[in-house]
Amino acid sequence: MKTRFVKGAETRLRIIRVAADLFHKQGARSTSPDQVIEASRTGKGQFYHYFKSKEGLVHEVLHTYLDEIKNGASPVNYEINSWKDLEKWFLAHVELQKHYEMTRGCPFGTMGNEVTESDELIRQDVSLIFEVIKNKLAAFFMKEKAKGRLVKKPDEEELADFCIATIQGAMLLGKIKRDSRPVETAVRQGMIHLRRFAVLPGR
Amino acid sequence: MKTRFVKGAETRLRIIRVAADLFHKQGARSTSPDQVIEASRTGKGQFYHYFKSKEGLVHEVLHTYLDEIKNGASPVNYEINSWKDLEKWFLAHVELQKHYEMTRGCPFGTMGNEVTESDELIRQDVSLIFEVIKNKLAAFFMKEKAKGRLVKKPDEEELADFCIATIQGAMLLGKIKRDSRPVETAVRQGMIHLRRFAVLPGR
DNA sequence: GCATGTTTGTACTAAAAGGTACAGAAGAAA
DNA sequence: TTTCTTCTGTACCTTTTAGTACAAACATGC
Repeated sequence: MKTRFVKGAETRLRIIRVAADLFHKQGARSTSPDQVIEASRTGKGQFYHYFKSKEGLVHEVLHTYLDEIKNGASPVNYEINSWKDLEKWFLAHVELQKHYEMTRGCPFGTMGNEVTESDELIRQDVSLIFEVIKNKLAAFFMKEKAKGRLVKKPDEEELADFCIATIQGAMLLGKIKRDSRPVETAVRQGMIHLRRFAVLPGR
Repeated sequence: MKTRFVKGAETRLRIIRVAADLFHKQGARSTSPDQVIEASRTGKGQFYHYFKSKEGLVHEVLHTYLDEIKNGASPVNYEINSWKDLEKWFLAHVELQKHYEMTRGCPFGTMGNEVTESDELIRQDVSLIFEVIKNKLAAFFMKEKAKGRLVKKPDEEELADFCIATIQGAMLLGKIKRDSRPVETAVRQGMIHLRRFAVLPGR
């Protein structure tokens, strides 16, 4: 039956949402289970009933992010179909960061940056998120090429990696300087570079 | 006298070096004083004699990095006088990362990413490092402009921030994917973009 | 209503993090 | 040689972290 075990699923989701926010705010490493438990108004029993360990929770948070990206439930739109969409993709990151008054970086970048050699599973989770994002960006460049509106020279995956590196570096700089200007200028330069590969119509 | 209190200064420096390496490897947040003490073969007494707290040590590590950048003692050369130097600057980061088998990011970026709102002093330390690097890069663009070999349009600080964002994002991606290829492609695209602002001689 | 599985609350615990206290060795200054 | 400061080692301490144990409440199927 569909309505079975609904209460538990809600508690589980509540914990994941609260944890995701804390991880974004201060990193997974410096967030304790107790903090998540208090912020989500649950108890130890519930926490360890739904997640086998703190690492398990981190994994589930990342998996939830991945699902949201895949099914379009993310605050950022990854379905790029035009240069305008690509620009919006960049600017959505800047707006997200501004919303938190430049005190946070990218949720995925923040969590990816704190992985060590002993967090191989978590590293793979973050890596997969960036792989999916790269493919979504690369799909746009591919389509533009198919329409003869983009030069063939740089591989579409190369352009996609450039997009991701630019936004990640920009957001990191923005968080460190607590200033949106370096983010905006880096994004602007990134877009200028990308646009140059476009084949201008009637020219 | 110059040779006074030499032994202590050596111990202090040994702790800072070991700490810098551990912070680079696994982040400052997940490095405990005990780990630094053991790896530097010192004791609690020495640690808290030279540093008032763990935060104090983090501050000193960052200050040491800053000094190295300022007086050219860093493994990366920040004195850029040609496009070739700029390319070397980018590639030095890639080589550094490859040396650690793509398990680490940028030392400064790693530490900058883990700051939270309660680490304001540490945030300022990292911010200052990036500010100094930006100025060194901007100085090169400025000189090129003065010689009429660079278009005036983008502000030199804007170009410098673009350089830093590109290398930071690239290194983060490299660490997360444990792969040097995205780093190399992002750096290549970054250089292509920057070179376009150069005024070609006799053309 | 009873058996079964799910969900939640409370108490406890071992280890680690981050220090403090303080004694004593070692080096320079007088 | 004594005196002062610097340097080093050990023992101890409190709080936090990341859990475990286990009972009780609740829901569901029959």
